[in-house]
Amino acid sequence: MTSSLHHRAIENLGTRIISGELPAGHIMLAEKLEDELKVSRSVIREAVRVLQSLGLVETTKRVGIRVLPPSRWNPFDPQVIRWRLASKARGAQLRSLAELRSAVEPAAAELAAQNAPAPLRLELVDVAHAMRDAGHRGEVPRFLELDIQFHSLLLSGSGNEMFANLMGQVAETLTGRTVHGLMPDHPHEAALQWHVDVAEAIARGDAGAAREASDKIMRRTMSQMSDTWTEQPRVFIPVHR
Amino acid sequence: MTSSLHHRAIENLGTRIISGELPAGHIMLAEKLEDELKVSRSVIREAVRVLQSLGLVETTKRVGIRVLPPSRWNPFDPQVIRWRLASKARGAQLRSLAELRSAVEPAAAELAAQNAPAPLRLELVDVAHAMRDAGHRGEVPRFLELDIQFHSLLLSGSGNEMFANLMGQVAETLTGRTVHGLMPDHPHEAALQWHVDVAEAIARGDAGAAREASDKIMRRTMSQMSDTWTEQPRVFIPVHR
DNA sequence: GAGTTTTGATGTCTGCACACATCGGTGTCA
DNA sequence: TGACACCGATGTGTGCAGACATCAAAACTC
Repeated sequence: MTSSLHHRAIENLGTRIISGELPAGHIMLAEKLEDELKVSRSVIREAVRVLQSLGLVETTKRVGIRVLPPSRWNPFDPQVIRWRLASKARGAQLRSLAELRSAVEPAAAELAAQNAPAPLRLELVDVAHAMRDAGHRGEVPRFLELDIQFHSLLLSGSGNEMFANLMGQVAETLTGRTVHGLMPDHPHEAALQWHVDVAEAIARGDAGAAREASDKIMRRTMSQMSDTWTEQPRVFIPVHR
Repeated sequence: MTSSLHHRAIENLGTRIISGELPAGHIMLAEKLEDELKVSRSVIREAVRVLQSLGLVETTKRVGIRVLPPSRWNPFDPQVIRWRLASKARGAQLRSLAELRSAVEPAAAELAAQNAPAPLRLELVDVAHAMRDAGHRGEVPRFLELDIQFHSLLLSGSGNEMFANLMGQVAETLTGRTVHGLMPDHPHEAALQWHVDVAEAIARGDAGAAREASDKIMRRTMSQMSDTWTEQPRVFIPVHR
């Protein structure tokens, strides 16, 4: 039911708010939205409720539906992330995700070395080896697939559901990286070995080594991507008091 | 507007789903919910839409409203976190948050040292010094307040909106820690100094030192709390989707 | 077993009554 | 005359009730 009227209304408004077409402070009236989107009140109302729970709008009696500033948006919501990735803020969103990833993955590796179930450890080693092979052969699509699987397994193996939940966003950054031609046909040899190091350290339960190898991967990834988004402005969310 | 019928319905159902009272696979009918909560269909429908966007339920024609398993919940949503903190899974939720925090804060410190605006750096130093004073004097409530402010400023100063968004959850873990008597009257002397070290490193733009000092704080916090949740079962979210 | 019909739940639409924040007019007082 | 508090009018979201549309599971037919 991904194209119900209600869903399309959410998509329409969410996209327009996050793109900046509907700026913070802009006020919409439910009735106007009805004829603009050619749907009934109930559809609009349900859509507005969802956008409200995402922090994109707030409703006030006698005023209308007010668009909220980006600082109020829930930056972890998958829909918000998707809309930002489709907007001019795509670069900033990718940077945020990459920073989050580079903070989380070494911690996930450490936890996975302590907690991951045995079958997952074995699969991780297999995937790391397959990655190295695919990398040597220059099989780019196959490598991307394995790369996503590797990092998904790693996050899943941490046993932290918040880390695991980042799988989807990580996949997005990895595919985004290859789509934008930031990946050479033959991945860096050392990086391939670091993936194997992470997997083997987890397999033998060496948390320190797992973290260290993962950290190397992340630092290399960050330095590789950093020059593509240096011009992105940073937003500092005020600390409420 | 926090006690609209629609909001209360969300709260009621969200709490019951996350507490496990309404288990995964349980099927609810909109009509039944109307009688049960004594509200009209539109209220139920709007509430269900929001719960749907949080991944708590899905609707299927001819079947009803199905409760989804925890692996489908959005673990980063503030409401979901709040409901989990109020459930039997409180311990597991606190551990997840602490792990996330200990991964993110050192990275945030590193970024803050590179990007934070000057006034924020100064404020951070002030707060760190005030924290040390309050700690020495054994002013527990004052210390907690400053502690929350310190870590909020740190996350905000990173210039990463996802990091900044964790301020609220961090405050929750810190207050939870003191409420549960896990904080001594006089905080560890070294920990107090590490906070000052983080602030001063950020103030002078020394990213490496900022990360290192922050990492020390996080490692000590984790080792301090780890024995309180060793019995919490870990959940491994399958990578397939 | 494959194809068809029935059924029952959500999806969508509409008209109405109500709650309540804002605005503007009115009256009071200095 | 001007400043201020009050209060009612107005407009908008909120909640309700009922109808019909849609569509997929389930029952039925062959």
